Amino acid sequence: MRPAARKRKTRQLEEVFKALQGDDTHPFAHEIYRRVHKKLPRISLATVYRNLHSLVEEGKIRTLLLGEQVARYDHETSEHDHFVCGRCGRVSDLFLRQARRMDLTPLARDGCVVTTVNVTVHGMCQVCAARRRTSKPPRVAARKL
Amino acid sequence: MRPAARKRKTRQLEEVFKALQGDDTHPFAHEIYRRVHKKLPRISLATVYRNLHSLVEEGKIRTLLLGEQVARYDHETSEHDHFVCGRCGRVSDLFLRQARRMDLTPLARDGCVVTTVNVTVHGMCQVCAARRRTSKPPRVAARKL
DNA sequence: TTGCTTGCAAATTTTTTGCAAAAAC
DNA sequence: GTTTTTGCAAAAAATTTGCAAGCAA
Repeated sequence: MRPAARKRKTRQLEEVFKALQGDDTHPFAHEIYRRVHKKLPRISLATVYRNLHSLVEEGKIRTLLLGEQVARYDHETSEHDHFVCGRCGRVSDLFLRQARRMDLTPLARDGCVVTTVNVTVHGMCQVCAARRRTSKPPRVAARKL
Repeated sequence: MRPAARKRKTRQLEEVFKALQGDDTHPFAHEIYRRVHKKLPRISLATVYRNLHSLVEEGKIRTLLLGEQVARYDHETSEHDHFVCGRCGRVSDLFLRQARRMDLTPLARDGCVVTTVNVTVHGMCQVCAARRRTSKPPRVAARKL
């Protein structure tokens, strides 16, 4: 279960939030910790993580789903997209023709070289949407050992 | 540096590849290990990882960039997209109007509930594209402590 | 026979958790 | 004063690496 909603505001929460304002480098948690640590030398990394989660839950910041580090594998190598069910973790292939036709000339004009375009749709799958009222979601794509 | 290209074919490589064929569940490395382990009880998880990387490098399978677990954070909460430079790791915001207009009615018709659409463009940024011939890429968004 | 690949174990990296002490309301 | 949040240290979870031994060519 996820932690209960935050009820009190603290110096730590405030500094974590401020550390992200006016920043467009999309930092990792540790970089945020490094910044906040300058103001609050006693803060711990765990607190930074907890506060980042709180802020995400409140919609004040967002998490980037860029897929570094923890991977899933796909035998289908053709260009295609994915639908991820946030409830059961199931991932299914998607073929969105439009995604392949996206106009990327602005990027090219800036001098960027584009390799691939990745479209991921997040939501709830048929099965989970139907079972919405059930207490426990079926964790299909479990990662725990 | 990434490992040199594979030069020999082994039973382990073959089984890792076969474990993914005809599968549409997009498994994690550990699930692939579990499957191969039934055929080759002495195989190690490290070998599975090494072979998955080889297969990706040869283009026989692909890695899904779904962004579970290792996160970056963004203070910009409006719907927008991202460009990731695979060379220096820099991430920049992108506003692709078309992405927001993608037709997702087929999904809705299947009973799926869509929460968000995530578009990530991978490639090489201006700076890195210009420095292409330089030996060492500038690791801007480093994650190491 | 040569040197690539494996298995094992230990190390890394990122994130989470239990718990007593500190802070918020 | 009560309950939430913190700091710390340890645990988890996913992946990588060093190295001697095994196997492919």
